Formats: sequence, structure tokens, C-alpha cells
Amino acid sequence: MKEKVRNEQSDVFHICNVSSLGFSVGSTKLSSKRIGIPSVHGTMAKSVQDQFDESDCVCSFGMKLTWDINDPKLPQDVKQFDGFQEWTDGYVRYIYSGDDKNAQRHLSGWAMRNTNNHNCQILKKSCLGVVVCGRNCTLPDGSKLQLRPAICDKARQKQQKKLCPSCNSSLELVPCRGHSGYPVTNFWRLDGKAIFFQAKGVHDHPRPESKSETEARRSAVKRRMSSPHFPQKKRAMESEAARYHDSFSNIHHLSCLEGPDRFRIIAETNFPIQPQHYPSFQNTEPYKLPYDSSSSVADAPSQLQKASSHRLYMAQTPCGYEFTVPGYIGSSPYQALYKDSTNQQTEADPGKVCMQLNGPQHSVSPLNVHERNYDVPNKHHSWKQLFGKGSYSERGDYGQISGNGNHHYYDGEYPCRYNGPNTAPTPALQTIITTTTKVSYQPCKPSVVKYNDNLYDVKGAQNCNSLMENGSGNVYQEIKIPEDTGVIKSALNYQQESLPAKSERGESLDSYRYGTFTSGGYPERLSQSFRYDNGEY
DNA sequence: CCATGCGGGGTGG
DNA sequence: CCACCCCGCATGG
Repeated sequence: MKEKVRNEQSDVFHICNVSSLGFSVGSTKLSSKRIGIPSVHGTMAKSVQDQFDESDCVCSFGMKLTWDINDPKLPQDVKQFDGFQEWTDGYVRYIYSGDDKNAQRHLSGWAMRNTNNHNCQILKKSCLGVVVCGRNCTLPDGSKLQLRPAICDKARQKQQKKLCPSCNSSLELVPCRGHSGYPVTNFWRLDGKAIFFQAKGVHDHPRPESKSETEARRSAVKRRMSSPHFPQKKRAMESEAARYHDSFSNIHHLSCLEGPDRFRIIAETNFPIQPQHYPSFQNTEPYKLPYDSSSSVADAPSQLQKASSHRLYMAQTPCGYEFTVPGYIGSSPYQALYKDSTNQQTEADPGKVCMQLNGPQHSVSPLNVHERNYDVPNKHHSWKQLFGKGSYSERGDYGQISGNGNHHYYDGEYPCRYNGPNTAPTPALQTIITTTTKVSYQPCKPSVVKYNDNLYDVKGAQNCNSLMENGSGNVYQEIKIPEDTGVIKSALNYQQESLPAKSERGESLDSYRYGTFTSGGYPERLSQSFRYDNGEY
């Protein structure tokens, strides 16, 4: 019954909320469908905002405000937007401008697939993880293979049948289980002129190639294949590595063009991190400055790559990102990774200025603890991203990185997911967030509000915080503080306190170092990864 | 070919 | 009821 209707109707139908659709999103339907809820109080939002401005929170604008993707009413009249974050990780929230193309496209560096949450106003996407070599072989350049899982189910199956370009063993899809055992989820909601983004879960696997990288590589491969020199696919495969690199270079070129915004690359080093700032937990994401800020971009030299590569391997290698290696302690994982490289990246965004606690996510990670042991995620990103088409790539991470390291959080505590078997389970967190999807209101009907996750935000924001209510309260009429609260707390504590102390750390390390890992059975994957895909072949 | 979205359905807590 | 997952369908690049 509904089906038929869906396409056309949807627009109408769902429109209930639509108050504004103002912008066109990448996908038309989307825009129409998911719109925001009726806007009600513009006013309030404002006040809130003002408050925030004043405060010097270190978090992203989105994090400053207390809102949840499921709230019937999201902050209105948002004047300040966060810069697009390509590699969000952890429980973070951003508010992007409706004009941000990357946001309109609901892009992410992670391979996210659409998930039906039966809520037309909120687009939910879940992480597919990363495709790695079943033998965890090391690529010629010392990195590890970390392909971007195909979003399309069919394509993904095909992809998994391919062999590792380097050692010919079969490829393995490492699923994401960063959100209470489920894949990390990203939620997108268009409301008024803003695009609200909320992520739940901490990726427990290395980063795959970004979309732009993958695309670039593909096109490069195609070209090659078509060229007389490489008539056969096989050849192509063999030469993969080389290509892989090439493609990047190509990308590089491309990217540079986009606007200034795009890039904001910074050396991580630059970021100072202020430990204290981390408010609480989540938020942390750095926010990028509003668009206006222009970025400084630099183009990063590709050299980075090289440098970076080495480092990571074992010893340090933290798990991919997140974790900390002992040695590295002070620095955030990313940093560690990138450090040398200099490049880094993109990730670090000057703009961000803020830090994230989580370094985002990282901090959180412990929670996840899943089993695998991978390591380094992408050092490559950095450069890759930089160059990436740019469009979205660039910005992405900045924030996250910024956190860099220093924070106590990082220090060792975080296990990477891969690591060990255990490590702390941290159930609490997980639990918490899970809620996400609950939308209080259903597709078109506004109704109850839930406030779940906000709590933590608040905390994080501390200063920033709560504001909403205070001020006016109105915005959210009913706020419920669900269970989360408790949870949140725990989570927080966990992070703050427990992390450091955990004994696990040691274990984790080992595990990751040695490859222990648990469940996944994924052997350790140390080092960085290289990623290339075979997809092409 | 595939990335993306939509949404019906089924499942398990 | 909620959250998740799977699957097919459609659109668009």
C-alpha cells in the first residue's frame, strides 16, 4: 500500500513537517522528505546561541547546543555552522549549513550504508567497516590494505571475492561494531537551513579509503586498464600498489581546487591540546570553524605519506586510530600516526581549534572494545584526504585529530578495539547511545521528545551546556532524561577515570601488538594500512 | 556499475 | 515498541 505512494507522495506526505525545505539536497527526495520538523521557535534558539557564543566552549558548534537528532524540535536559526567532518568518530553532533554539499550528500569517509529506520525525517546510515587482507599482509610500502567496502550489497559481495592485490589471499570484511556491538550509525536530518548530523558509536576498525580516494583510484585504474599497456586486468592487479599511489597523486591535483574551505590542513602538531578542555566526553569534536573561516590549507606535500608510513607499525601502532600506544601516549593516536608525517592532515584542522575530547572518539573507544586488533588506520588519510577530491575529504577529520593527543585520555588507555580481547567492555556507553534511533517522533508526527543523549553533551559542554533549557526551556518542551543519564555518567567516568587506570591497557597493547585479538579472529593488523582496492579489477 | 535512498518485512529484546 | 538487519526497487551519476 504505501509503496506506491512512496515516491511521489512522500513529499507530500511527509511534509508535515516540512516546514522549510529550503535547500535542495543532493537527493531530491531526501530533501523533501526529511525535513525538519516544524519550526517553532526561532527565538529560543537564538538565545541559546548567544549564550554559547560567549562561552568558550571548545567543542563544535553542534556540540555546544544540546540537541538530539530525535528531538522534535531542533535548534532553530542556527547561525553558526560546523565545517564538514569527513571522519567523524565517537558520539558527536554537528550542525552543517544546508549549503554544504558534503553534508547534503550525507558523505562520510567511512563506508556508510543507508539503514532503514522507518523515519523519513532522519536518514540513518550504518558503517560497513573495512575490507582488509585475510592474511593481514603488509603491502610493499609497509602499510596494510584497507579497502572501502562497497556500499551496494552486490558490489560488496563481489568485492569480497577478490583477492588481495599484494598476497593474493582472500579479502576479509571487518565489520564495524562500534556501537554496542552494532555498526556505528550516522544520522542526518535537514531542518530549516541546517543539516543536523549525529553519530553514535566509535569505529572499532581502521579507516577505509575515503570515498574520494576510492573513486579516484577507480578512475585511475580504469584509465590504465584501458590503456594499451595494461590490457589485462591481472596486470592491473599486480601493479596495484603502484596505481594506488598514482591515484592519489591524481587526486591530489583535483582537490586543490575546491575552495578554500576545504582544506584546512594542519599539522597536528600545531594543535595544542589542552587537556582540560575536554569537557566531558563526547563532544569533543573539534569544530571547524565556520565556513567562513578560510582555511589555510596547505597543500600538503605528498611526501607525507612516506614518512608516516613507517612509523606506525607495530610498536606504535596503535590501533588504528584510537588507541594508544604506550609509547605514544601523549599523543593521540592520530598524531602518532601522522606525526611524522607531517602531513597529516587534514585531520587536524586548525580551524578546529577545539579539541575534542574524544579526540573524539578515541576517548570513547574503550568502550567498544571489540576484538580486533588492527592498527593503524590510516595514516594515509592524511595525505590522501588532503588531496582527495576534495570535496569532502578535506575537512573531515580535522576535528578529530585535533584532539590529539595529549590528552590524558589517550594515554594508553584506549584500547583499540582491535586489541584485545577485552579490554574493557564498557557497556555503559554503548548502551547509552544506542538509543539513537528511537525517534520519538515518528515520521511526521511530532510528539514526544526524548532527550537522551543530550546529557552527555551537556556535560561535555559544561559551560556551554545546558543551556537550552535554562534559557528558555522552551525549545524542548518536554525533556526526558532517560536512562541515559545514568549511563552517560558512567560513561564519562569511565573515560575520565577508568581509562587511564585500566589494567587492560597493558593487555591491550599486547594484544594489539601481538596480534591477539579476539573475536574477530583478525590477526593483528599492524601497521598502517595501505589501502587499495581491487575493486577495480 | 554502483552509490544512495526508500521502505516493506522479519527478528529479537 | 524499539532497534536492527535484509532485501528489492528506483534514481542518478
